[in-house]
Amino acid sequence: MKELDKYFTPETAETKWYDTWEKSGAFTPDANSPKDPYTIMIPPPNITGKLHIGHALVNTLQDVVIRFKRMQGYNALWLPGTDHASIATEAKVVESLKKQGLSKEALGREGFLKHAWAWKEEYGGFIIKQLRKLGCSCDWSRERFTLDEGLSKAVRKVFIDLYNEGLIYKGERLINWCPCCHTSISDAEVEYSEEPSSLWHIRYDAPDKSFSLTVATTRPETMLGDTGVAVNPKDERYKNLIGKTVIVPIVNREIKIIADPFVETEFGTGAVKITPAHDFNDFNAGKTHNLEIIRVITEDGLMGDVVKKYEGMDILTAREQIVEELKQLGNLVKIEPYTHNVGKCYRCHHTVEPMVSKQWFVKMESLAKPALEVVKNKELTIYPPRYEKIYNHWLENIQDWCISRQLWWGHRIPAYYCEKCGKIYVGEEAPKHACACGCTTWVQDEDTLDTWFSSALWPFSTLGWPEKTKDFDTFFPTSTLITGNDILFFWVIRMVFSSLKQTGKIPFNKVVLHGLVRDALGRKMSKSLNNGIDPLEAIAEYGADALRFSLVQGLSLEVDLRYSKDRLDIAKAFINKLWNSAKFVFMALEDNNHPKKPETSAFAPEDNWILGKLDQTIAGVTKELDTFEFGDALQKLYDFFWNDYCSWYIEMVKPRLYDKENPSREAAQYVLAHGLTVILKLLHPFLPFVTEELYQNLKTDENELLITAPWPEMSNIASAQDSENIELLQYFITNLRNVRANMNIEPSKKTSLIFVAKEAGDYLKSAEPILQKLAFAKAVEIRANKDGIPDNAICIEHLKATLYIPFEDLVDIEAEIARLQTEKEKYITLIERVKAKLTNEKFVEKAPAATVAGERDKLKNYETLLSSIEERLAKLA
RNA sequence: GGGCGUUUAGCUCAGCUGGUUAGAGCAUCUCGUUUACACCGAGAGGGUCGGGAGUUCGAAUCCCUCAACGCCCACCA
Repeated sequence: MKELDKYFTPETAETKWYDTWEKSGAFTPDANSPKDPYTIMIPPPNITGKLHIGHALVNTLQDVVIRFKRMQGYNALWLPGTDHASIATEAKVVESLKKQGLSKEALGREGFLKHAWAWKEEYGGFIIKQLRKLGCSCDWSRERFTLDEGLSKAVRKVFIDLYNEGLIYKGERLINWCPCCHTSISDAEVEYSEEPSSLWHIRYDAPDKSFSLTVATTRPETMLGDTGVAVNPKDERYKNLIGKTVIVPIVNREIKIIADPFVETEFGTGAVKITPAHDFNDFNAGKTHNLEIIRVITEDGLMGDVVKKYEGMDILTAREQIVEELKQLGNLVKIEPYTHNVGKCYRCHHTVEPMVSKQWFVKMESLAKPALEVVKNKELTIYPPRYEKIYNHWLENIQDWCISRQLWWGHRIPAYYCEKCGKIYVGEEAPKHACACGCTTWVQDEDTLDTWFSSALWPFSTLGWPEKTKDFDTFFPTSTLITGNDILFFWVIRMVFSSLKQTGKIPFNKVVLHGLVRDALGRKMSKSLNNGIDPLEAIAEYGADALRFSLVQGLSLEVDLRYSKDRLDIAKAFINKLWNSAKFVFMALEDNNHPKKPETSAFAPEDNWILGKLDQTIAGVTKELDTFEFGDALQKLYDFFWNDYCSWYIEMVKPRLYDKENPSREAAQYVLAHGLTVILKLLHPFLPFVTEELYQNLKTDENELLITAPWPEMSNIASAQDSENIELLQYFITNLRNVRANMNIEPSKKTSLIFVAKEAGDYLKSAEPILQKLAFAKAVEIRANKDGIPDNAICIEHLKATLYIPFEDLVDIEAEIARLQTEKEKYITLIERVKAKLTNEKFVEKAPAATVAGERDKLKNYETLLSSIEERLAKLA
């Protein structure tokens, strides 16, 4: 067995093992394998992205699960890939063109797309390379990109089928327009933020000035497009005005006063100006009341040509000038400060303009129902479960989905228009036939589809659907989707209804949603705050294992993760501890590389004890991982490894190891090696590199890799008697150390230990070598009673035994009295508490009998210990 | 406006269906170069479990209410 270096060096292990794993085929499952499949589809990162800490988290979690399942013997597939990210990529490409003095318009569609593909080739693989550094065991042979031919074909098929079924339609509706990205976006892509603004009160006069009416608005500039004023039909103030007309100042348009119940009488003046072209409520009201739609804002987010002098002006300037003009006209009644919610584009954060526009939509109602059903009937499970409510609420209130984008980078809509009459044809390619009007020229729709339209098909389009493929048969539906809770609406829900519609099946059995990674103060990590942690720097400095550990330790899916660099230090310390414990084990095995499992009778109590703890750990970690309690799984491993295995077991077993003649030495070697093997296996999903590196020194089969080694099974060797004895031993050792530390007794001062014990005596005597090592013992003596023990011995009480430590002249009597006094008070308090319960008749009457009996036992035990302490005190005094 | 979540030691979090002397890691302090590890070991201090009220023999745990923080949805112009 080779001797390990002083420290683990991540860099060399990382490249070595990643290459070995990949070459071994461990990442690449065979679709023909008889093993049960376990499939995870990566949430495809954008090609524009660089790996950030959030990616590091979500991909670590996926890797933990896929490695766990692979070791459990599943035919594990983690399919990787990237998303073309239409808006983000197009913006990046436009930006890079600008630097070269080029523009989208000048290049034209084809020229632009050439540049975009070139950009993708150059930068699109960044994240994928970075995932390898993290240790992600993805099947790179199945890597996909949302604009691949196969996936694009799936997109076209879905579009065409939904269109033919009437579930996709084109219509003029009010949509969210981002003037910066220069495209429509869906409702889900708008984020609202509160901003201080004003509420302007503007007076609209009757044509003959016989009356007037004041409206309140947050958007005075849209008045140029007003085609009505609405009041609540029940509003007494305005009842007699309904049906009459007023004049819009500046444009001098005569508009009708209409009654609509959506108007809140309490808000503002109770009268609302109606701009159907630029407001969702107004659009609806305009429809009901047949109002004209006048667009006043252009696609560039500037004022249109309704009023010449404002044409081309940006909105805020126009707002100021229009307010000024109203003031001069005498129509401005007042300005109130007001906070209102402004919609922003989730990509570029530019203010979104509601705008009437002709776009393609997916009809949601019939698609939403089955998606609600599968969660309700538990076919699809969401972790943590509280997200079910959010999922349901969103689907129950869903609006039609605007899917067309005025972009070039993406899946072009497979719709064609007759050049002459505009008739729509939807199909794989332009029709060969003439239009009914006789024209033979068909022009394809200029727009592309929402990126999320293609990602919605990701779980099946990546497996070759709509073709009938072996991969699809084997790996679909997928097992678990792990992603951030921020894309529940964008992506998760859309995959569910798309999959149900297209394949008739759920896309995955389980969805695991995690929170956001925040900084130590709970703030979002952002460029402007410069509080981000670059995962690649973390890997360079601490290693991929440490980064992974730091992300999973203490992780709870319920809340956002507060992340700071100390997590990396803790991770590093843990890995170092693991490394060193292995170093110790290898040394201990030097002359016996692969100790055989001994007869059960050869195991010492501490062996059985640690094997029992090991079983609990195997069961616990497996259970936690199966329910995606990643933080708890790692915590259980941490505690077992550091406390039970290192601090207790290794220390207890040292005397046996150092004594080459000891008949139970081989048993100790076996348990040590077996324990470490199991620890490495359980830790492997979290810390793949260091565990693989160490496992290579322990494995018995030369060709075996930890990545594909079987998940550990319980040994069921534990015995209750041994566990009790070890716990008793630990009790005395801990208390003894405590006493000595408080009395400042040097470690070199060894003492005799005298136990007055009945049944436990045999065991305590047999533990003499351990007590010498861990309890500063010269010798251990067992007596049947306390006769002859010096009065000034220190005494540690336990119900099963009492430990006396004759310190001779070392003992500080005062200190010992003080200690016993504290002990005495502790037991007095405990006794009072228990007595209070037991003298409460209602407690005795109503509490379960076992609880009452338990309290009675406690009382008896406390009293025994107390009287013994009192006796000692009396002697010392 | 509606909904959800969080609030336990200085910090990060465990404490599941009510009965434990309320736990862990980090940080702090004391002691220690014991042949795996000072990225270590041993030990200590530190919490009336956000406030209030309630149910119960018994509440960190259940109900109500309030507060702070965070998130989501709605959009009253």
